[in-house]
Amino acid sequence: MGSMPSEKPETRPYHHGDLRTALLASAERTLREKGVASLSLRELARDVGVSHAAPGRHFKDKQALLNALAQNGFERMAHALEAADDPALPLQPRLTAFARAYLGFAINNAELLELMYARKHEPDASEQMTAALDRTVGSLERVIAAAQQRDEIIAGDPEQLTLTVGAALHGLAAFTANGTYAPDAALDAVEELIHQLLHGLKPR
Amino acid sequence: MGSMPSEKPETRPYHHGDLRTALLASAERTLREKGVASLSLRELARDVGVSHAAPGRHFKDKQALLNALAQNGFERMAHALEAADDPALPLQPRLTAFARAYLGFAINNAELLELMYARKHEPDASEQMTAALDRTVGSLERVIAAAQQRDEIIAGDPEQLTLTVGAALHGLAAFTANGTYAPDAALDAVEELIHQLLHGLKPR
DNA sequence: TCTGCAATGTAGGCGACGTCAACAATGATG
DNA sequence: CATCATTGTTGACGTCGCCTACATTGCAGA
Repeated sequence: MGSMPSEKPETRPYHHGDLRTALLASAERTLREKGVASLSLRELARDVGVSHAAPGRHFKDKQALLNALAQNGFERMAHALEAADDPALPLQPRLTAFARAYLGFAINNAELLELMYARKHEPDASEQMTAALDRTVGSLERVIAAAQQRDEIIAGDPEQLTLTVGAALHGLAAFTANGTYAPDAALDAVEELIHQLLHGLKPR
Repeated sequence: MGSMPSEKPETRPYHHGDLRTALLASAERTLREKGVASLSLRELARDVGVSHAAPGRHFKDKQALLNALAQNGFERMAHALEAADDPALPLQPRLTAFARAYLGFAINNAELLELMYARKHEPDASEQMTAALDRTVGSLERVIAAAQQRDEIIAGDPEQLTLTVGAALHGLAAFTANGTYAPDAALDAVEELIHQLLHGLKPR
């Protein structure tokens, strides 16, 4: 970096530069620390150092900002799940790793997850949102389908199988995110849960 | 309509009579119809026909009213689950009936369910709340324990088994409540889900 | 290079909200 | 019948989301 002429950090330029990104970052921080209930556009503007109406230039209304947060969350989650999936593994460890990744995301982003699954965007659904969602369930469906081809899992509608596994995972994540279950306890329970899903609860 | 002596619907007595109950009833109606986001104490007061500060006499703040709604919801849910459980049935139909009852409640009370599981009451947790919650998971745990005694289910920590089944049920309910899954589709999938839970996903 | 326009930020105001304090009506208890 | 806790009313305060009018800036075409 050469010699920046006249670097006065206090004298903000009239234009922020990347206000939209700054708002999203600050919003996610507040979301994590104080919850969605105490997240106001005006306070956000204060935190970032702009006027109370500035956010309106980048987000039509508050819901639009929340949608952007959710969207962002879905993308990060999809990425985390894909990164955690190792197609070389046999079914059980592969599923366990997948489950741990999902649960880990849920634990580290409890408030965000709530936002992601809030059915607020019925009107337009923002297509990008559902696309990102499909991408995550697609990840799981791929694991299931691969296992079916290897005869590691019973035949049948892959969608129904995905639903069963997905519901169990999401349920555990929800219990953890809402405080019913402690994070460590949930992580401890994952392996056993997967085992029970695969082998069933009835005696053989 | 007969001759009610001096029925002036406009002349309300100064005291409402049972404002607390009326507020809760109106609140639940609004909750169901317009969602928790558009539920304000002032509008509630207007609907019931009292001044904007009157609700404050019965609920310390808005959260207290929401807690009361959630509490009420838990009690109704616990009752519904207990009513739907027939201990005489063998495991599979018994679990299926239980699952249908839970799913039915979730479908008919989607917004309320969200309130019930919102981790907002961390401070005091209102003990009654957790008591009602314990009652519902107790219902399921009883089904599991009974099945174990009849050798219809594998041995092992009943709590872990309850977690697996409970997570699957709650996950499905959550998918339905937040619009990911259509109610009818979910109800159709219940039987198969229970079957897969009991028999496992691995080929035998 | 200059100019004009779209993008971006500011200032102020509107109505609604939750909450509080001060006051008024009521009805139960002695 | 008097007293007083309960319950409802009124008015106010600060915050919020959102809107409009205006200010500043950067960029594109002359």
